[in-house]
Amino acid sequence: MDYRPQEIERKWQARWADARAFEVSEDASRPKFYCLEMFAYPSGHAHVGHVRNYIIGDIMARTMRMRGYNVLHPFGWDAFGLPAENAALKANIHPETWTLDNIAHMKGQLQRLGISYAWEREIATCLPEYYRWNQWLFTRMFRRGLAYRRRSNVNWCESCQTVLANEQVVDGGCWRCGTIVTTRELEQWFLRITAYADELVEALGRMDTWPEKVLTMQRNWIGRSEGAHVQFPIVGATDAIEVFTTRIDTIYGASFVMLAPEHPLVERFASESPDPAAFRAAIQKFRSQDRTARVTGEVEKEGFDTGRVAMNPFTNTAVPIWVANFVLLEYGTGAVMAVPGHDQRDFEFATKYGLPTPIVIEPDSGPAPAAAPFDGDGILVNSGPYTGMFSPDANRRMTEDVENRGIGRGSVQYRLKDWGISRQRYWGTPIPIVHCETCGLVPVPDDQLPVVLPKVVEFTGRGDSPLAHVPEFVNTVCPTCGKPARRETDTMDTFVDSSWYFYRFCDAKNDTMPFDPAKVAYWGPVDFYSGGIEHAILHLIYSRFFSRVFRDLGLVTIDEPFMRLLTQGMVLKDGAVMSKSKGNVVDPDDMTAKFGADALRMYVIFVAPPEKEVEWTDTGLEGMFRFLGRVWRLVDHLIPSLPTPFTAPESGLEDAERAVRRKTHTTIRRVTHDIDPRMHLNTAIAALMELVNELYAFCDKRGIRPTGREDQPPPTIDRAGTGAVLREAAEALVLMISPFAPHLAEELWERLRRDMGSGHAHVEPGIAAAGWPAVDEEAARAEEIEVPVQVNGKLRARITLDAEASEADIEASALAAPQVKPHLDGHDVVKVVIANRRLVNIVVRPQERPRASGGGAPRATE
RNA sequence: GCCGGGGUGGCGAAACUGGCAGACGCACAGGACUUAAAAUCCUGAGGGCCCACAAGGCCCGUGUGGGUUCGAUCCCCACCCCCGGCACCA
Repeated sequence: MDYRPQEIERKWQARWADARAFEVSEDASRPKFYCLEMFAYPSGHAHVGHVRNYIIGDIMARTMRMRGYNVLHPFGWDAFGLPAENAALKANIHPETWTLDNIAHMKGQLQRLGISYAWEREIATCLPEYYRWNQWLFTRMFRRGLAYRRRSNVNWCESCQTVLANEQVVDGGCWRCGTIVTTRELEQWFLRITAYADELVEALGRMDTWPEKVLTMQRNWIGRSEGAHVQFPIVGATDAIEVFTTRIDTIYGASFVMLAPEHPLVERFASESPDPAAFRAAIQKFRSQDRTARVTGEVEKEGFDTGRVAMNPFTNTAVPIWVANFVLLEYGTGAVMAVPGHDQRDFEFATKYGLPTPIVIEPDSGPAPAAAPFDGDGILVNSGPYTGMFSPDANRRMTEDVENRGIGRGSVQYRLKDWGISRQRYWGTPIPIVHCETCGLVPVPDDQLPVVLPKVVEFTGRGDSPLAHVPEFVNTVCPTCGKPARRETDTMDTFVDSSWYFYRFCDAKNDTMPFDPAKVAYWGPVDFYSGGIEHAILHLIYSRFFSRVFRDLGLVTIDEPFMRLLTQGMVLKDGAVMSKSKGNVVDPDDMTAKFGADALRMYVIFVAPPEKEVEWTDTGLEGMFRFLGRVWRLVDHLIPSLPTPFTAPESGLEDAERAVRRKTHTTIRRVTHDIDPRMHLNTAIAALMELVNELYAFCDKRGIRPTGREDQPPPTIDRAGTGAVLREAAEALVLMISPFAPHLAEELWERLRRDMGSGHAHVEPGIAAAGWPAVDEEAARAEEIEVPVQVNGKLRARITLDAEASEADIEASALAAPQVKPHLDGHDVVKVVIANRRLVNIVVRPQERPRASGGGAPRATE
């Protein structure tokens, strides 16, 4: 019959479902492989950009299953979040209904693509069975001081009416809607990720199976910098200003000190000043400047002289104390020693206000031009006893000296801030805290978890939490003292949900713990994780943090949750990322209806390496459909003519037949290696195409025409050897293509095996049990080698030799090749390089005048 | 500015450890089959030049310029451009 993907795909999807083919349990007798794609936000419809990721993961999962691994390949839904609430607001649908409907639709889409998920482990984070464990974990973090509440300036998105974590602010805008982020001061819950900052950045150095790009992004985000805290005593007071600097070697050039406008000393200086009102008015200007603008440097550098002075502890001279709008309270100590001679910002500031600019570092090349500050490492000048030292050495020595003098210490600062998780929204995990007037903040005890979201809520779109307007939810009693108390009404950032779901998959139905540590010990860590680069910081740093929290709670024994990470490239249409608003989405169901899921799967993989972006083209998909038709016709049409079963003939194969075997086995080697470890899925498909092309060419030469037409008889194969090598090739092809095109492969496999006689009438569960084909090294070995011959690096000939030819044979043939000779005339052969028997390069130079040449050419091989 | 990744035919790409640049596919062109078309199968193709044609041959070619090497898409130096991250972070 013709290749009719829709029929085949329906058939096999039903069969896999009936057989529960992809369910797994722990099995100590087999190596495990945990294959995971980032779970999905149930936005409604998956487009081909989304599903490319699932296809990549499925190819890995199916391959590893065939290679004998016990493969965990689960899927679930990141089901809390704002769009559900917006839908409720707009269309008057309850967020839960909206979410569960979307999940049902998207699950169908994935099943129609034949993704081999262990659906019995499916999770949805919006269900109490899941989010109660967020709450369970939160109470433990609270008791350990890893979850805390404080009043702080937070990022606020006016459009989403909620707080954003620092990680969720992209280019000053909301990561979701792009609205410019403003600041608000609110009581907020934070998770103390900074407690793990050092560990999180340090481990990056060992994560060589992660893309360099992601490691860099995380390093930049954590922003570790080493330096020192140094105290500058305040003149006329008993205390000191503590500054943080990474360049203590420049301290002899510190000609003034700058404070953040919010620094506590500023208010004190104001009250101690002759005209406090004027002082405060001047400072107020800086404080009222938009914070985001201040942080991104969009506002002009400005300062205010407090009139006070401090002592530079190295020069022992008095330096003025200024307030500067670009100094940030949150970073370091909120106070900076200004070194205008060796820092661009300080230089601009000093120039503007006429402050002195001493030079204390010179580049190796001598004094630098004064037009711009020299901010590199160099030799110290005008620096007392440190004069003549090199910057890094001076840094070390001066840090030791401030420690010995008791006026400072070496210190490490991070850009990373604690993670604000409070959200004033309904559709999220309620924070399990009770506010009691007597007992303070009381975590909800385990036996009262989960704190369930009330179903009936009014959605106003206002900035306060909808939960605050549900008295039945808010009013409770204190778990400790029993007096009336109020529940916390903030919900958690949904990134909490996604920070540990990969552990939940190991034991998805557990109702006494987040997971059984023994099960996570078996499955963990995730061996292969793939998802979008947009999560390089957010999700992937939070998960690394949570994993360490679980470790410190004694629930897991590993630090890093994800071994190998693949950041898959997005699918573009008309040069833009697919999105509903742009109207350029391609629905996988539409493509499947036309060309089948298998063609879609193979096309999105073949078009580029997995980590690269791809541009969607309809013609490319059609091309892949043609290829699958070619595979179908070749195998299906040959089946009746193939001997059963295949036995490798001891002898009697003709050259062309041996060549087919060689191609079959070199292809197995290539495809195997391309999938894992190389992860070059596109070239694996290319190798399969080459095999198919060669099989067609072989058949063509033998007069075997696999037309696939039912009105024509199957071809006659008159040589046993021909039939045997074709069967072997067909079986290997079908097995190797099965991770990519599983439906087609299962169908062809069943047909190949149905005619195998008794005992093979109906093989279950098909391909998975067949295993991955093995390379027969003997069959793969080349009988002849073709060696390119270069003269002075230019290709001049190809010579064909017996595979066993010695290097001497190769050299002799190369020198004798007719296309090479003309290039040797009038030249002396300087040497002959034979590179690993794969290439010859004859190095020649023009002959010196007459000089009779004696003896052979010198020869060098390597 | 700092950090990371890239730049290869008309297009998507390949080249694994420094060894035949352009595998595989898309688009295109030609042929076979067909009354015809579609489908299918086969063939061709980096650019330029020599040659009546073909066979064959020569030169150029992986962003630019240099270097190392018998040999460089790959390593080194400088530069240009694109993408991504961080950035008044002291």
